[in-house]
Amino acid sequence: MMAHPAEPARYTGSGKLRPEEQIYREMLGAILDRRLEPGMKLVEEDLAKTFGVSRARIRSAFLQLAHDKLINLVPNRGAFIAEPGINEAIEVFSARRMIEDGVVRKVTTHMTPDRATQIRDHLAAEHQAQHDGDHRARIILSGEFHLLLARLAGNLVIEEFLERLILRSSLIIAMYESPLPPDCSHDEHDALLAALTGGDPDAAAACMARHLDAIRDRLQLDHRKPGKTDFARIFGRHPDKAAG
Amino acid sequence: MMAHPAEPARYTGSGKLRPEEQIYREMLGAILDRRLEPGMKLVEEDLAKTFGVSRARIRSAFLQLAHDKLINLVPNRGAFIAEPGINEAIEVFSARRMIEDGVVRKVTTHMTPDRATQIRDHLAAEHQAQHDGDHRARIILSGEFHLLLARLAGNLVIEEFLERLILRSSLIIAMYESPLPPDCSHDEHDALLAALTGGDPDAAAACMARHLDAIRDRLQLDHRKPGKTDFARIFGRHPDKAAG
DNA sequence: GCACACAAAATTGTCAACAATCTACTGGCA
DNA sequence: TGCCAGTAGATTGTTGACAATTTTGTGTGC
Repeated sequence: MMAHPAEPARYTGSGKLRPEEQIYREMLGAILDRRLEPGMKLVEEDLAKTFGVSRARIRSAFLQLAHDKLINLVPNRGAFIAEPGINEAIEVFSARRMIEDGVVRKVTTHMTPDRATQIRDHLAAEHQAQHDGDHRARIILSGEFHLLLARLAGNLVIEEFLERLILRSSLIIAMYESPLPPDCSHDEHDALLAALTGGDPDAAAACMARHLDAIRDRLQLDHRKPGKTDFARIFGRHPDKAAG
Repeated sequence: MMAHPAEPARYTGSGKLRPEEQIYREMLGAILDRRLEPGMKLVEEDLAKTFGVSRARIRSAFLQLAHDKLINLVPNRGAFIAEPGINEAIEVFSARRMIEDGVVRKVTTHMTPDRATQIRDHLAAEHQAQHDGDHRARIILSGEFHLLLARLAGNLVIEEFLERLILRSSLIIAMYESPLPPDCSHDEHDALLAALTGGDPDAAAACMARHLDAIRDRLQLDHRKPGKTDFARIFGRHPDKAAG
């Protein structure tokens, strides 16, 4: 009769627990890798056959992805990979600035040797990926750096929100990144570590603000990468304002 | 062949568009009014019969509520009204401090006469509710005040997140509010208006921080209101550490 | 009397068929 | 030819029945 909330059993392991979680992750990876391109339609039955599951499972995964704003669910029309516009991109990074400002302040004022080590270990992994030329790992680790800080801030609410925001950022970056990314993110992360352990919250917050602005400014928000199905851009025409 | 994202058709009107949205709102209201008490189990079929819809609809509403952290979805066990603990309460208000700090700064620096009027109009409604002794309207309007500020900050990402956070806050307040709430929230909102139009972002941010801390401190986090089904508290015993 | 195993009931999870909707195509008409 | 209505196909939305699981109830042995 008493409610036992218990934990929602969210095994994040790569194992085969919860098929729909597995599907969610596969699709997530495909979207962030641009194997599924922005605007592309996702047909339920095709995916169901591909993954060997029922349509209901696909639908459930859609709900999660839509919740993360990685796909658009249009009633009676279906699911489409999200196409965040310039405005949305700016708002996402603006939101991150607001939130991560508070995060770095908290982390800075509550820094401990153990936490500093955690950050340093993570940076080492980032450098390794950079050295190996592993582009995908670099992007993932780069996002997880920010997530680590949120975790260190000790606020689960913020952590969960930032996790979603980072996914959205990843899609935006995938859409708008410049062809030859200098991607000095790891350098900026180094600078952040210095600021975080420096003990000055204002300085750390400023450093994070600069970092996020830098990521945003490295984007080419007026030149989104054309996808294979993006005929409008491929042929240099816009379907709306088309003219001989 | 091209995707038309379109809008997700979120009619917020009280009409009968989208039955599951209607059900979501009904349950939401019941939870925040404590007609559905924290810890209470929600049986799908009972609700389905009550609302005259299929179980699937109820299930869909559950998903939204779980997403807002207003209910817990436990696999194979069912749905339970959330029981945010002390820790969670603190984290929610801490998160709001971080976010609304940025919000009020942005609103302050971009204040216009029109926006000030919008805020003033809202405060008038709050005072009216206070005068009428309409407790429910006061709580709702009090939350919407913060949401208005988020909207004025012009960031949809933040706005949506804060909306959910305010719902969570409402549940927490319903659980832990002191029996005789002085609830001078509207006075504090008056002070906020002054700070927001004062042009000093730091002052406005400090004012908001004080306000949120005050809300939190008015809670009796060590004395949650017992529900009808909360036997542990009713009988002054804890099921875990039970002893003759 | 208590603990355990077993059975019955209640509840949630899943799926596959059917209905509703949208898209693409065909053919007729001006 | 170009436009529009009507139709066939493809896709999404919904439901009800069935399977799996948990909870409750019962009885037996110690």
